[in-house]
Amino acid sequence: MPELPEVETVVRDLRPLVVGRTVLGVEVGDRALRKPWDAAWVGRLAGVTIESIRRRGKWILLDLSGGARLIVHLGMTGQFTAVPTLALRPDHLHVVFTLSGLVELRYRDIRRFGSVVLVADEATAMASLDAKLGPEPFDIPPDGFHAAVTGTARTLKALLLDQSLVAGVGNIYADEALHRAKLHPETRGTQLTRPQVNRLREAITAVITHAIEKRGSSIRDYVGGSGLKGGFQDEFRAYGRTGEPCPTCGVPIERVRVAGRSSHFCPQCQRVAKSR
DNA sequence: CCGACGTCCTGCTAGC
DNA sequence: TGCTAGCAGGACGTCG
Repeated sequence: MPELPEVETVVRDLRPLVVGRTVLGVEVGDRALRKPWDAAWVGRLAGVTIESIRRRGKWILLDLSGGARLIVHLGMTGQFTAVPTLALRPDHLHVVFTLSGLVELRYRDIRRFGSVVLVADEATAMASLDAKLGPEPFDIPPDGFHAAVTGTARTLKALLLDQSLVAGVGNIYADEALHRAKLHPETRGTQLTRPQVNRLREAITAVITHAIEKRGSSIRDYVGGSGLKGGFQDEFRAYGRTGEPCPTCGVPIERVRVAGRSSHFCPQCQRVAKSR
């Protein structure tokens, strides 16, 4: 569910609620998440203080006193919220951190595609993330991006979903960026001209930035770290708007399957480049 | 090596 | 009303 803007919103919401608090206890459900929970982690977490919280791509990092790092991924349906300890507990709760100050930090995930992992230190955390993640959307190197895009025959949709090209873009913002850049999702990287690559890069940055300002998009499950919904779903130009008029030209938005994901585009504004 | 595709899991909705 | 096929904000393993 959550892409970079949603994850960023969760982190910003959680920051004032959890930073400075101490972990008094951890409860773990018996249903497995994407990555296995190590029973030794409960003891290791007891008594540590949450010093800061940040994001890299779609991954959340909690910096803990003593150096350990908690790495959280929300998958498709994950929710990471801080609530009063007395608040009713919903189902599908998998990890609950009891914090000082009568606050609970809760990881909830219906489909269990997400993960909660503890690593020993900063170096281990960053090594695992940097190994698979490209730059953040705000500092994509123009030359490197151009080389990566034009050097592959993959479709633009597959490229944007690849976290090693740019970290944090998912299905929604891939479609939205392609619409803004006026590029068809099935266009091949090798077909793009330099100006088109630049347009795509700028569209990614713009869409992600704008979506963060709107606290991300809430379609079904997504809520921020304090349980609040996002607002960018009202600004979609293509995603989920099959049959509705393109905001640019009025032609109905179409949907096709690309890279295994449903992709929404305007058949008028986003033509597939003719491969010679 | 690269690119395409299946799989993990649960819940909701459209359509019959 | 009841059932089922299909679909859903992701990541990763496997196959050709």
